[in-house]
Amino acid sequence: MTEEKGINFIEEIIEEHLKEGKYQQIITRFPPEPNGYLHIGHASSICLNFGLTLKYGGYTNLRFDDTNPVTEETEYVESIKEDVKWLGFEWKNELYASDYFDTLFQFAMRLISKGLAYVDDSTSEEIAHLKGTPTAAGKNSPYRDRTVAENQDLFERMKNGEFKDGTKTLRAKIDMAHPNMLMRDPVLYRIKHAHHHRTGDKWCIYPMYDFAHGQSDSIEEVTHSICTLEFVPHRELYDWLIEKLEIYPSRQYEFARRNLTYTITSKRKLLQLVNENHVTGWDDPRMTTISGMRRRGFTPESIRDFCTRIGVAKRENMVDMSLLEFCVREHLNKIAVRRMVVLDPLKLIITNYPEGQSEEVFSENNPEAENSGGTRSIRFSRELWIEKEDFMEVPAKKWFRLAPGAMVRLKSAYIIRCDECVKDSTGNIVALHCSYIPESKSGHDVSGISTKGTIHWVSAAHAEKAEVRLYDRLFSVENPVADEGDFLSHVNPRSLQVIPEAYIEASLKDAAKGEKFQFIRKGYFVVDDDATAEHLVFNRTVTLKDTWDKERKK
RNA sequence: UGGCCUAUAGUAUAAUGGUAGUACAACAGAUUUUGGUUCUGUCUGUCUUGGUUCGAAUCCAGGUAGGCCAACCA
Repeated sequence: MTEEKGINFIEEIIEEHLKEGKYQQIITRFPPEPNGYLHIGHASSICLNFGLTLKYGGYTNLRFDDTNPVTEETEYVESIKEDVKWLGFEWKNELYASDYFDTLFQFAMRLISKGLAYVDDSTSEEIAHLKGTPTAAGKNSPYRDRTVAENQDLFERMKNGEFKDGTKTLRAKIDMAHPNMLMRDPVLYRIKHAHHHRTGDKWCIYPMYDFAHGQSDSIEEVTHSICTLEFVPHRELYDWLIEKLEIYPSRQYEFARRNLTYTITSKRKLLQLVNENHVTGWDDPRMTTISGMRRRGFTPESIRDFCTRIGVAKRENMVDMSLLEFCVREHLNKIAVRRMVVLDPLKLIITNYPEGQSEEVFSENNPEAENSGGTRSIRFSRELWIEKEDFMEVPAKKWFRLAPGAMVRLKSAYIIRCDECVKDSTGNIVALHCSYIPESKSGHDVSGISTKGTIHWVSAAHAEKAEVRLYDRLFSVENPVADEGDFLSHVNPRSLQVIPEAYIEASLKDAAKGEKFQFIRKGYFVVDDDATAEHLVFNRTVTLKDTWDKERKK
């Protein structure tokens, strides 16, 4: 057996760097902008950045890229910290680009004194116009040749708040004919008389991404600054600024962002879903935000496993949602205890079982766990609830659940035979009359009968009730943003089905928020945050694989 | 009439000049007191054309296809 190395291209680069002694330790950072909640795409980046320093030695900083005060809020900072922690990672330092505003201002002054930056009085429209297009060179701004002294004075006065928003910018002086648009005298600083979530009203000029991100990396001596592919063109500017500033040479590496079928990973669009009430909030269980997935019942282990499995590369991709679901099921199968819950009830009366009598049966908590996770006691009696869908008056091919004359095992209890289905005046089936085989009790079965089907049930007299929320994918098409049309038109109208009163077995009564279960034959469920002592609420995390469903559709 | 990035089964990802492999999905079967789990098997792939080489998914060139770049967003 040869152990597959299977390292990705970034690990390859790092191993090379380590081998040649370029770095003693690896320093990465996870740099979210606090203007929204983290989603599955960020999870990928978090696992990559933190995973790398865990694997190769070193550390990872959590750095908020908070250079745009108008969109950023403390609420987002808090949620981001919670989500990273929940995913299972620890950052070395909690940092903010805004911590560096003084240094960044000095950096800008350094560039000005080197004649490599200038204050421009052009409007944004004029700047855009003079920028040219990807296929046509730009033209120099009329303010491009101001003297160093003049630029220093003007920039100082920008900082002092002497000018209105949008009236002046600081620009790098590079090359207006550069084939890379980002090198055509990029804006470094803009005026915004806005309140910042951390620096308050201290500043009225704020650095742009390109003059903050790489510099922050450098200040922190980040060795490998990992970002997504759309920043590839920025790398030239990233390197130019570091070189001209003569500061620590952090290096940027880009990988392709992960796309997942049936979801969107655009903060703007996620915000729209929230603001327009298509979902109940950022943590709506249908959202593929980290907080949404947490509330849905996904585990950090399963998300990390997913991120490992999808890997890291540089090509456009669309990862199958079924892989995420597989990872979730695989973990939950191991840890979730089994319980019986009837979602769509049909009364089943065992006519040969004495009225008013009940007895105790035992059921394993988790067949996957050691010693089956122990057993629990369940009350069995004459009247039960079963799922409507477990009975067919006219059985389909290969049907081995209940049908007139058919026998099934009641999970952990007795084998029963269906004798009669009772209908109301309009022909709806309202109950099933069955008889049980007394010597077939689970664990003491001497009946000699074997059944193909086993169904779950809850004793009517002993059942508790709970609200159950069945979630399905939020979008009904694989790629909701594929066409130019409104992605909202692809929202799945049946992404949430609420069952106000499902019958749950009594042992579920004390389930705590966040506790995870497998409802036998129905799927994995978690107690929702909305639950109270009086009113239990379960979210369906994911269904079980259903090979009968496939058979049925044939 | 620009620059940059990318191209391996349906999807994602390995193979780093030497037997194209893994996972998910799909399909078939075995086991099963969950039509779950587990196990076994099957199916499908190097974008294209040249070149270098004993040998190319890998290196080179052309083509094709997809993506990114013209916010005082990140």
